[in-house]
Amino acid sequence: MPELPEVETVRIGLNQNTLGWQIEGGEILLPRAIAYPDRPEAFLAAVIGTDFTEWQRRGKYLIAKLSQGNQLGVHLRMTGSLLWCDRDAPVGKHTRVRLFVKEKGKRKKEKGVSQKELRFDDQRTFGKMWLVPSDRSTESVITGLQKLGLEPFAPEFTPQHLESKLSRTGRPIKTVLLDQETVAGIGNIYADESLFLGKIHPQKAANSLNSEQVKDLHQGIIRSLSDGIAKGGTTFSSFQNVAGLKGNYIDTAWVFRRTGQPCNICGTVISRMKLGGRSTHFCPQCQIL
DNA sequence: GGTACTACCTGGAGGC
DNA sequence: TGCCTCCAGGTAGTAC
Repeated sequence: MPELPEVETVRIGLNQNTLGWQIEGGEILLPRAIAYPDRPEAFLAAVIGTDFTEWQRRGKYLIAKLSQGNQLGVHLRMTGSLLWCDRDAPVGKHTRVRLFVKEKGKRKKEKGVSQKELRFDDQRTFGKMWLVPSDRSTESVITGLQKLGLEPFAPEFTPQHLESKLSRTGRPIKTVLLDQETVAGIGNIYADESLFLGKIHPQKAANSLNSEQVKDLHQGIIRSLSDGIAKGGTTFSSFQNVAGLKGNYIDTAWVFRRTGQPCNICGTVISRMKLGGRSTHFCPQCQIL
């Protein structure tokens, strides 16, 4: 379940590996993985001959700046991963898109030239890729970017900003945190972790939090996301970084997927409930309704 | 406009 | 062992 820390881990890996490599070909094994343009052939035609100049992140979206002004957008959704691998590595049954690359300025047949590949794997096929032409704005093609709230690590994301957002709705706070308009990049794992760190019950109405609770929640969001990035993200079933390695955050999770285990603070058994159609994990003693 | 619900999708777990 | 059902969850679309 790639959320902000997992996507950030992938972004760092991509910037370390792919810059200066030129796309010389590709293969689209699942056409619906390409959200734009409509025709996979048009997607490949637009990326071939360009090279990666920078990878950026916005919420859970990855955006590669390509030479010649185009951009490549990727959303991993639930089970997607971008792998930097040798071209002769066995293709898995969940491989959806392959981009063949070569070191810029080197011919394929030169001795010592590596044959690498950027591979998009996705078990549940929810992940998407977009090609943003140089004459289009990013938001007009990747429409999901239009509604994103502030980045949690942006200086503008203050407790006051969060309080302003929360005061507008009486929905449960957990549901509001999952809404990408509130703050970009939080998913089910870090929503639960942030609420635990903020000592707030997931069912509490968003507009019922006082300023002190909002401040605690703000700190909880920053801390849980920072810890997640420091540990290379969270791995349950499928997340892996560009090198194919798993993240370690889950080893230190406070509540997520710890139903029935004792709370690390008070020893009360961690509970689980459904909220907004999502599994929600919390400590009934530490988190106040 | 705000909110809740559903579809999309595949593989693992559990029940029979 | 094999079949069936349920569950997981981010986003977009739809209904109220």
